[in-house]
Amino acid sequence: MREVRVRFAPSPTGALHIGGVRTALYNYLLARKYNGTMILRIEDTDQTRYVPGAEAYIVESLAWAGIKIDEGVGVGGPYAPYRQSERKALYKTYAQKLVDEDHAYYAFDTEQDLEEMRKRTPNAQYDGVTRMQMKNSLTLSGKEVAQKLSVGEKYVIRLKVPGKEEIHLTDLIRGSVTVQSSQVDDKVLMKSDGMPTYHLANVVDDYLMKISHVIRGEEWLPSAPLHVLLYRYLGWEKEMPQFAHLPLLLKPDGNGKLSKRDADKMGFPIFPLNWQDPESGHVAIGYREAGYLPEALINFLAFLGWNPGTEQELFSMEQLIEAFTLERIGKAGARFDIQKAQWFNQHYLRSKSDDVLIGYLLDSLKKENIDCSQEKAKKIVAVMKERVTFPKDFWEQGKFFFTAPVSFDEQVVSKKWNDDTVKVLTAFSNEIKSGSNLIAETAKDTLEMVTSKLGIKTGHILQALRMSITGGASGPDLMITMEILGNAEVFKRIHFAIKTLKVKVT
RNA sequence: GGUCUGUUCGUCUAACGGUUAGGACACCAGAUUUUCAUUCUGGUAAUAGGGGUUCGAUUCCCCUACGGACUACCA
Repeated sequence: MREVRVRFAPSPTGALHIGGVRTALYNYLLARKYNGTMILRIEDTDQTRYVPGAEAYIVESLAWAGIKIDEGVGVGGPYAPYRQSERKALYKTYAQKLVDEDHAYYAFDTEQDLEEMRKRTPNAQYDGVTRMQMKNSLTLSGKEVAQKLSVGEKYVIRLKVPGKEEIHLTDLIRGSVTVQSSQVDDKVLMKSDGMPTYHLANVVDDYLMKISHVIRGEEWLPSAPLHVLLYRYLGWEKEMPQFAHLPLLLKPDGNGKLSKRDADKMGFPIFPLNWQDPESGHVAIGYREAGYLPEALINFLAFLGWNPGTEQELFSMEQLIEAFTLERIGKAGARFDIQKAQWFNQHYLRSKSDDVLIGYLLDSLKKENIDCSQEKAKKIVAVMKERVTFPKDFWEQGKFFFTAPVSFDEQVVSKKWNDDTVKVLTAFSNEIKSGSNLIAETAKDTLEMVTSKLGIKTGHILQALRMSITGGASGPDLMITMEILGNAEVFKRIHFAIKTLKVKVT
């Protein structure tokens, strides 16, 4: 097998889509598995769609996800530059070579010319039959062409696709694909602004950078035959990389590929990191900011379209590298199911050390300007650990550890708040008020002592007690919660509840 | 419309001619938990349809249906 050199080649037109992260991941896994090289190339040949900040965003996203770049933008390498806009002159020489060898030609058609051509021919495309009706170096005399060129008239260079030929290519995922050349149009190779199109730049760079495998989204499959032609005419067929066209990520419901709109609608991120649209200023939430751990996202993404063939589902990056093969990538598009991502997240979150978890809580508290001792944080994390999916849950589901409730769960109030509960809670609070430092066991003993004295079942008032302390109907172990809060606070909260709720009851 | 491509539980998928069609997420039920969650146990649930080939098709071939991608001087 030849040296594995793969590239991830996004264009900096905005935030990196989550599907792009998966494409990058598969490239990376292959590179690592075979001790190859992972290259990041920026395909910024469309100056009209260039978005400042997008490149930096891509670099940061990959770094966060744990996808390391060996060569390319940001790190450099032997085939620099890795930004296509900086390689502009290169493409021109290859386009010229194609023209010289009669595999490409100049075309001077205006937008209007093209429009008219499309209108008059059904299923129109610029190809072997229509090109003879157009303004190009195939229909114009050499003199005319030279004249136009010297005057500086705008032109593009188009590939001269043969009329009747079968183009074969072998895709590592889809097997052999055959296309009739008559179905391929004379694609523009060089645009009138002097920039190459994707097709030319991609092929030239993949060749020059000695790319061994082109792993990209399925949307490129239809143009792959064109690329094969380009390799052939440039004389690089022997060095042509192997292709692997990845199945697409589909909407969670309905049909079509996953889009930002679906994500917004269903309430999950579609970008790895927060992305602020430079025009609208609107910020789209990222996986990182939503609380997804990179290892969870990676594990989740890896399984969208690939599986190891065993029943193991939990994989670290190292394990993925070990297990990954292109052969085990599926053919069908994969529906995006955020619930599975959450499950992975919960798993990876729990496997973090207590210190890390405590750090999450402390981070949240810092943002809220709340002080908290290490010991208290440790206790809270211990009791909350089994209940969280995201780092922020420690704070969001445990706010009551820091602020007393101001309102109470209405269901519990209507169902469980009655004279008995008030009786028990009053007695209980008085009991602990004077007692020594509250710990979970004594809280429990005290509560049972009070209820048995009053002849009321503990179970009946427990939810009311929780509600008076936390405001909610469910939460972590109540006795431990009270221990963390301490006598005085518990007493205060119970009395506040009795005071405010009495009005509602009677 | 044309070209390419795909189709196994609701979802991600396993089974590369012979299995009671397996696993995971989700869902449901039971147990544990004085709540909720966790955890444990169990359960519901799929080969798109029709033809072939074969002793035997989820698996190979054809047709149909339904998806998807592409069809720009965008990538």
